[in-house]
Amino acid sequence: MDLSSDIGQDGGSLKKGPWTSAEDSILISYVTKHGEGNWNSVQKHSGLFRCGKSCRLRWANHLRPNLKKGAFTPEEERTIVELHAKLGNKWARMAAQLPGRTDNEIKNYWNTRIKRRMRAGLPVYPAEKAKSSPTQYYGKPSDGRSFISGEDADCDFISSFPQPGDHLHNLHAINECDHSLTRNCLSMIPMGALAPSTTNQGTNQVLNKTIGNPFEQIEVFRNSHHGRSGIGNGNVSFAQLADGGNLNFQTDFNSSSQGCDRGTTTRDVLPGFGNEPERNMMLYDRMSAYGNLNLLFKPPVSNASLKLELPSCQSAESADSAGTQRSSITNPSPLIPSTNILSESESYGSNASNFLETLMQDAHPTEGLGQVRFSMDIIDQLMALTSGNTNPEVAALVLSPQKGRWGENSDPTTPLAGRTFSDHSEEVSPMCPTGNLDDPEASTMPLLSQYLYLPYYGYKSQTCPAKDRKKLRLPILI
DNA sequence: AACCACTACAACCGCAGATCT
DNA sequence: GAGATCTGCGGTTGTAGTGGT
Repeated sequence: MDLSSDIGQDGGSLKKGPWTSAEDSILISYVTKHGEGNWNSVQKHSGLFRCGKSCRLRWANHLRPNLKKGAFTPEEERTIVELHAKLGNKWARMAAQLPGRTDNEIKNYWNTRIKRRMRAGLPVYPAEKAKSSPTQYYGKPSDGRSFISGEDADCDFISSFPQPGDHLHNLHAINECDHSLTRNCLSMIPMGALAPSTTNQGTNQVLNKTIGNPFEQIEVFRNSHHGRSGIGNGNVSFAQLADGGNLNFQTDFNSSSQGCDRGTTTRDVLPGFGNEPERNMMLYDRMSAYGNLNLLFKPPVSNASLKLELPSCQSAESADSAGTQRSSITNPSPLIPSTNILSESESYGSNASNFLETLMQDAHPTEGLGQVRFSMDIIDQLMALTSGNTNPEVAALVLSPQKGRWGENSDPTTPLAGRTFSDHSEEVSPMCPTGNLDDPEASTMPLLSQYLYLPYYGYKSQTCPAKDRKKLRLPILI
């Protein structure tokens, strides 16, 4: 105990550290007499040498009536898991649904639980949560926003990734509340990109055979003040701005799904990934670190969503005659030396797993950023490239499939124009047909079912009229 | 008994939104 | 309307307790 922090011994400054029973008694007495609130006056009038914040915290977490002490019951644990899946790290909101429990308690429980499960190589969410049928996510959401129910909104959506033999999987999750989903999904992108692909024709080749179109695009929508309008109507896209070049990332769903223990599907496809604590740890770390995006990004109020379209069935265009995926990795950024952009063969070679890391490190040579920062930082750079967004807001990440190679058979500036809809034109989801996430009505409008919309954290919001937003698009190869 | 690693929990800090003056 | 203050939230840190060696 730091004696200097004891009451009165440090010249009248406020005490820190553990509370004594005497202090508790004073605080209880004061609150009983004056009620909660006006915490700063507690210190002034009660004789406590504690700041108002400390008093409030002590009262809220330990002294107030009806607090439930002791370990969480199994029922409470289940509730926490479900709430976390639904709300993300919204401890206060979770606490509101757990009578007698405090946000701090829940937060501590969750953090220790995650650590424990990580150490054990277990998924953060119970495995039984990840065995639902993907089809449960289809259909019109009851609230007009989300396809994923709270109960199922954790890793279940990941379990819905393409299954062997599936023709097309379309997921929709439009729910600004499902932040944990967002983080997980976002984490999946670089995780997958960073996943080892043992050979040029390794992982992805297998996936091509079993899952489908390996090509996807990521589209990043951000605010701008340059009078750009919505998707597909001539927005300046990242690819456009980068001298027509494209940045293609390689990823695979197998590794992505590992992070959430999607079950046996991809393990069956790719044996050997099934039970690797270290690998899972790495993935969890990344996922967890993605959670820190909370600090940097907040969910846009209305139109932020991430649109992720899963690969449809593989087309002949997605691989060459040798079965090797073709990609075009073109350096879009003057900040990223072209020489550091892996060549196509490199991207599928043993270095593929480090592609994004390399890219990111090159982009941030002095910051030593972890790969988990990739998304945002790269986006920031890309936005800088796209000329001068003073108040960018990441509104959405969009994954969408391409039958052909990005930039070859599609128009990178118009995601809808370049998209192959014909195969699934009958699969019309009730939401957002335009794909224009900036459209305030988009969330209530139908969209093509190839998309998976997920919420995304916008930049510390400098709100920008939808009409002024423009998009960035990062094609990603799956 | 001493040391260490780990866990669980309490408390603090910085930030941001709300409210007050 | 602007600045000050209050309040709440979420992330982080510090520490006591526990178990293993």
